Amino acid sequence: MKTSPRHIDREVDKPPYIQLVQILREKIEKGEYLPGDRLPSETELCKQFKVSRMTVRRCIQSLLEQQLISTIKGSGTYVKALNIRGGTFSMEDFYKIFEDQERTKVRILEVQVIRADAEAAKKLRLRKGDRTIQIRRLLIRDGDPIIYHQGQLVYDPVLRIVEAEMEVTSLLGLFEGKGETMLKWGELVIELAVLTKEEADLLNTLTHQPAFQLEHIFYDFSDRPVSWGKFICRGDRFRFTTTVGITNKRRI
Amino acid sequence: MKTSPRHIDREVDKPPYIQLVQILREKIEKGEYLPGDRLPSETELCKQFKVSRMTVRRCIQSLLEQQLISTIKGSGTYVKALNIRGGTFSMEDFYKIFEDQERTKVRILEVQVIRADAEAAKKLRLRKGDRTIQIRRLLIRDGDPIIYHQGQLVYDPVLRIVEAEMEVTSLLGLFEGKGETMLKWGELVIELAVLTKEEADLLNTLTHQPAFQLEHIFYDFSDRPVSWGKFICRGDRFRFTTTVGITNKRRI
DNA sequence: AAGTGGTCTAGACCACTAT
DNA sequence: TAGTGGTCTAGACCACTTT
Repeated sequence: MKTSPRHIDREVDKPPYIQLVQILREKIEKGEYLPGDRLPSETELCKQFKVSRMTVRRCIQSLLEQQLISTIKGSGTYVKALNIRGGTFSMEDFYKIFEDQERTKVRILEVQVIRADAEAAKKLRLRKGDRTIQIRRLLIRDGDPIIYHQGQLVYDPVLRIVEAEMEVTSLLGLFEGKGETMLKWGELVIELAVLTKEEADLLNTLTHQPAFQLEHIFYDFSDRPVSWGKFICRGDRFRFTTTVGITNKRRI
Repeated sequence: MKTSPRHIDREVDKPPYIQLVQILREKIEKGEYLPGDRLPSETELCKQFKVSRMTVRRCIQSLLEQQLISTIKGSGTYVKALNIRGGTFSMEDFYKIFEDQERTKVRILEVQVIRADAEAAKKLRLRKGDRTIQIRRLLIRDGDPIIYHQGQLVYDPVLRIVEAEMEVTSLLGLFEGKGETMLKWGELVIELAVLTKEEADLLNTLTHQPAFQLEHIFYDFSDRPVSWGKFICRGDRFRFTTTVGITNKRRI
């Protein structure tokens, strides 16, 4: 393991505060500072590395975001101990399936106007029997169906065209986050489910197999729900991973 | 809906940069700035709100962390569109089960020294047949067993005592992240599984029921694996939730 | 009382984007 | 070329913790 640099190099094309982050990170990774230890104070770091207070504070800010340290006002800056709670599972894992469009195809099974049942009415804040647009589709990966998606949109002459088009075409709009959208926010819930016969048939597997069920509701800028649905994902094709504590991988 | 304040109040006991965050946040929430829109430049904001550049930049930094905006050097600061990829599911949801110790009990089923099989040897980087300490326990919520945990620790005279004690006592050490720990980092994987007969019996439910399986490996400061195991969680008792886009809830 | 992190100011230079 | 965000400096005052 090579020794860490002990000073800031102002010739190199890398901001001093980032160099400082790397220096301190490395010391923490190597165990030079252990969990619970106090780091040098900000004024000390200023002197040691010959940088201004703001530069030190930006470095500290970065380490805070990486969950490597915590600060106590009036006391000091301390190295954090590992804790599982900090772990987060990203939708990124889920998104990877959609990433290369070569291998992933979307097959539309059905688009139709249907009346909201009790559940749909509640989720979309409609009255039972109100019209909705239902979309059912299948995501196929290398020829295997792995996700079944069923979505319902409020039937609103104004919203319909944009919304429906965005959702129908490729599903990618929801993941990209580029350009304009009329959706303001959404709620996602991951639960476990067992496949119904219909779902199992569509996904080319057996009834009662376990599956991830990702339910989603999206709201517009009036905070009205406009879209509700669920992704049913074959359990044997998905996993969520994360790392906690002091790793060489960057997080956040 | 009440109108947002249009200026910084220096009398009130709230830092100007936080006030500025709230002002801009509210404008974005209300749709005054829509996804894709450019916010006023930093110098404009300085003039408008009579604060220094650093104060404005700290506000911008906060909005960036909240994933509400993105910046393009030389161009401007823009409101982000909703995208699912930003969504993260926190272990916090999982942790809640452990939170109030009144309702949650840990029952140790077994602690014993066993020889590593092929899988354990691989995960813990031991040789097959090396000694490990196995711990099996049950988490009981309001009288119902809901999580079965099985863990294996490397049998190391130096590590043993601390490690075993920490893990055995309450499991809470892993979640708290307070004080010192000899664990540097860990990997967590959530997958789906169906209950084996043994697991189903322990969890007081039926074979072939679906379950969340949370596998974990923890490493010490020499990056050697010291602990490996899995939590088997009754699928009907767990869910992970998150929100994406522009919400009134704070994230990160 | 001394030291710590939290906040703020008023400047400055740079690389980049838009026109 | 003018405007933008990214970086940095050298000060300052505050509330808080530690001794």
